[in-house]
Amino acid sequence: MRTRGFLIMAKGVVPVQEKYQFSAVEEKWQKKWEEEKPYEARSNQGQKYYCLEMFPYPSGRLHMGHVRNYSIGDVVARFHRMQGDNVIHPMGWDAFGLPAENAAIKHGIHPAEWTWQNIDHMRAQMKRLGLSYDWSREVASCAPEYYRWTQWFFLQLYKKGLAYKKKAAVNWCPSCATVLANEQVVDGRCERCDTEVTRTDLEQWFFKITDYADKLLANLEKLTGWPDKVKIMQENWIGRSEGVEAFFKTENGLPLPVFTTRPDTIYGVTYMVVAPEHPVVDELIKGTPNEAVVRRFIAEVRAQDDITRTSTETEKKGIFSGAYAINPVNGAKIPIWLANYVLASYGTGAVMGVPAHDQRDFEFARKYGLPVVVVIQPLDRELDAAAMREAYVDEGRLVRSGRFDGMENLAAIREIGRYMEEKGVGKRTVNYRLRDWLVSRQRYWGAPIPIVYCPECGTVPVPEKDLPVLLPRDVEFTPHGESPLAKSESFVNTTCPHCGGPARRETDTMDTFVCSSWYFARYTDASNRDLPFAKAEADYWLPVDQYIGGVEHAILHLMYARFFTMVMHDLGLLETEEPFTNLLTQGMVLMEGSKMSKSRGNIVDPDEIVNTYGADTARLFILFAAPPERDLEWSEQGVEGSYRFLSRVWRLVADLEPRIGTAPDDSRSGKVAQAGTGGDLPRSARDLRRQTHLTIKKVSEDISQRFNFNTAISSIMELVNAAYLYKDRVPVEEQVPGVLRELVETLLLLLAPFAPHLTEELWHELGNARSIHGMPWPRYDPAALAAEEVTIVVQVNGKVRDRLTVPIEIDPEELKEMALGMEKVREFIGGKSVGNVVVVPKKLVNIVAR
RNA sequence: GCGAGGGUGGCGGAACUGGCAGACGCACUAGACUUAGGAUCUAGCGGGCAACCGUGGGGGUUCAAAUCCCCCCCUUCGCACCA
Repeated sequence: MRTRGFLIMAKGVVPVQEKYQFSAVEEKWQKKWEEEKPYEARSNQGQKYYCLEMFPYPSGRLHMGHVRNYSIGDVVARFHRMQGDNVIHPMGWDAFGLPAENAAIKHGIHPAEWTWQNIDHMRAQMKRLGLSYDWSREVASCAPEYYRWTQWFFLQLYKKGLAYKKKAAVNWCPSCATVLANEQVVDGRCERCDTEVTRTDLEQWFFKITDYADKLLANLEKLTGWPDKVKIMQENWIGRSEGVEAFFKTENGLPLPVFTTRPDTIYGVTYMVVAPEHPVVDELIKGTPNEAVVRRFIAEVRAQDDITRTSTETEKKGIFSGAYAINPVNGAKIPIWLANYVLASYGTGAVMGVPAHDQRDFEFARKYGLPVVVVIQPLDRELDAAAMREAYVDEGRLVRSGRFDGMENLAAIREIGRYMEEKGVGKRTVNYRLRDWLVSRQRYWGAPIPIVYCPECGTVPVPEKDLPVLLPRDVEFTPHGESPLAKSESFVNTTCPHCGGPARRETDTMDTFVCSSWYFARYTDASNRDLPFAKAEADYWLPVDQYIGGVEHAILHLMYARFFTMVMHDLGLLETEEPFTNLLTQGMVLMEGSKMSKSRGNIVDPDEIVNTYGADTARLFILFAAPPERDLEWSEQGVEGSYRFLSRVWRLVADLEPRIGTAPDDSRSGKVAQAGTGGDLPRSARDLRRQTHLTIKKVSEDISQRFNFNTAISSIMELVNAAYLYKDRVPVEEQVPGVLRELVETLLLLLAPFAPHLTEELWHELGNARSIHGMPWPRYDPAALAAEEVTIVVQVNGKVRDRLTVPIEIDPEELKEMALGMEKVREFIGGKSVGNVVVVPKKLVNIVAR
C-alpha cells in the first residue's frame, strides 16, 4: 500500500495489494526473522516464561499432530512475549530410535545420515510454519555433544546406586538369536522371520525409579497446573498399597513371605501360591514325586508372553508343588501351589490364598477343590462356605480368627498388623505397582551405556573424562536383527579404565526415554561443553511454565522426566524438583473420525496445506476447529473458511488504510492508536469502540486462562464483522477514523500470535516501523466497556416473551413495572394472577403467573 | 471389571458462577454484481402450518436447568489378575 503498484486486469485497474498474497508475505517475513533472529531468548533478566512443546522424533516429515502441537505452543509463546515476558521457546529432536535402524536395513542408508536428513527437512517445515523458536538452542539427542551428557547422567545414577544390572525376562527369537522389543513381537512371533518368540533371562540395566515412588506420588498433589486425568493415570501407575508382609515358612523352615493388603483375612488362608519364576520353587519341588510335572507346567507358563500372561481373560491355571507351608498366626499347615496368575515381580512373588474373601482365590479354589474358610461374616446375613458362589469382599466381623473374633474387619486390618509385628511374624509395608525402569536396549541407534567389563575388575564405569563413548560409524546393518554394536570388534574391545588390561564394552544402548528425560534442562544452556547445563541457567529458566504435547506420553515420558528432575535436584544440579508447572495435553487430529495414519490412507500433508493456503491459514484453522484438549476433525472446507477470514482481514485493512492514514510519525510506535473516550463520539463510534475493547478482554482471557483459542478466534471474527458493518453501513461523514484505526491496530495485535505473517505485513503497511511481535499486548479500557443501555429479556413463567432495552442503571422496581406493562406480556398473563416477579439486573425479568 | 472424559442443528463447535440454547465457522437455500464464478456482497438457515417441542433417555430440585441431584443408555481413552 505504501508502494502502490497497479496491475492491469481484465476488469480494469486493481491495486496489487488488494489481494492477500500469502506466499510472498510469508516468505518475506520468514527471511527477515531468519536474519534478525527476533525469537532468541534474552539473557537472564526479567520475568521469564518457558514455553515448551514435546520435541519430535525426526521421522522424516511433520504430520498434522505436530502442526497442532507447535501452533498451540507458538500462540502461547508469542502471547507471552507480547506480555513483556522473557520467553524461551526452544525446539530439538528426539533423534535416537528404531526407525533409523530399520531404514538402514531396508534402504542401506546409515541411521545417522537418515536422521540428519530428516532433521533438516523437518526444521525447514517448521520454519515455513512461522514458528517462533529460538534455534540457537536446538538440540538433537543423537549428537555426541548431547548424548555425552546422557551417558554422564547414567554414570551419576550408577554412582548413586540408582543404576544397576539384573536378570530380566526378554522376548527372544531363537532363529535370529536376538532380543526383540515388545512392538517387534506380533502375535507371539518375530516380526522378521515369523519364528515363535520365547522368553529368556538376560542381564539388563535398570534405573531405580522405585526409590522415588513416594515422592513421584506425593508431588502430584503440588502439580495444580496438570490435568487431573494425567495425575490419576500416574497415581494408578505408581499403584501404592499399604499392607503387611507376613512371614510364612515352608514345612522345612524355608522363608516364604507374602504381601497382603488384607491381614484381617489371614486366619482364612487355605493354601499358598507362588509365581512359577519364584526362586524358592526349585528347592520346593526337588526330589518330590511331581517334580517332572511341575517343571513342565513352569515351562508352559513361561512360554506365554506378558500380555496373555497378565490378561484377566486368561484362565487361571495352577499345580500343587508337593510342599506345605505353615501359617504364622495359627500354625495351620497349607499346601503350596504354583499358578500363572501370580506375578514374580510384585510384592514377594507369593500370595496367601483366602478363597472366601478374594475373588481370584475363590475361582482358583473352586477349580482345584481347595477348601474355603469364611473368616469375615457380614452383619446382615450368615455366609456358608459351601454355598458361596463368589468371594465376600466387603466389610464384616471376624470369625474363626482366634483372639480377633468379633472385631470389625477394618479395625482388624490395623490390629492384626500390629499383632504380627509384635510377634515377629510380619511387618507393615508399602508396595508399589511401579517397577524399576529397564533402560537396556539391544540396539545400535541409541546412546551407548558407558560401562566396561573387565575380567579382573568386573563392571567398571567409563571415566567421565572419556565421554562420550562414541557410536562407531562403520558397522554393518544386516537384516539379522542382532545389535550391530555386539559385532563391532573395534567398539567392543577396549582396555579397562581401572587396570589397563583388555576388556569389553557394554554393547547395549539406552532407552530413548532416557534422552528425553532431561532435554528441557539442556535447552537452558544448550552449548555448554563442560556440563550438561550451568546451574544458574537451569535455575533461572526452569521449571517449564507451559509444557504441551500428546496425552500418549501421560505416563512414561512424563514420569521419567519427573524422576530425572528429582535425581538432578538431589545431585545438586538444579533447584526445582518438578520439571513442568503447567501441562496441556492436546487431542488428536482426526480425519473421517479416525486418527490420521498411513495405513488408513487418510493423511493430510502439512506441506500441501501450506502451499495451497499458507502457514497462517493452516495455523488458524487448526486452532479454530476445536479447543486444544479435544480431538480435532480435519476439514478442507474449514481450512478454506479460515483462508477466507484472513482474506477478509486483508481487504478490510487495505480498504481502510487510505482513510485511517499512516502513522503520523514513528514516535507513537509502541503505542496503539487511542481514540477519544469522551461523549463527543457519535453513538455508532462508541459502540464500535466498546466492541474493540470487549474483544481485547475476551481474547486475553481466552488465551491466558482457558487456552480456548477457538473462542478467541471467533471473537476476533466478530470484531471484523462489526468493522465491516460500520465501514459499509454508517454514513462516511459519521465515521471516526481514530476509532477505526484503533480497531484495526487492535485487531492485528490480537491476531498476531495466530497469523504472524499476515499481521506483520499489515502492521507495517499501516506505517508502523517496529515488528508487531515485539509490541505490547493491548489492554482494554474499562471506561470503553461501559454500555449505557442493555437489553433485558422478559419472561412469563420462564418463557421468553419479549425484550426491553433500558438504561443500564435502571431501578429494578421500574424495570418490573415496565415489563408488566408490556403488551405481549399482558397477553401471556391473560386472566392469570401475577405472583412472584424475579428481576435479575442487566439480564432478565421473569413474571410468574398462576 | 476399575478409572477418567464425552454425548448440544446437516457438520466442527459456543453458552465462563443455573438466567435469551445454537456465538463463530462450514455446508446449504435464495438473491445481487458478473462473459463466467469454486471470488465477493446481501438475506435466510434446529423441528413444526401453528399452539408449541427441542441439549443421549427417564425422574427430580428451582421463578428459571445443556449447566445442580438420582437412575439408565451410548461412546472415546487409560489400566487391566498388582494379592
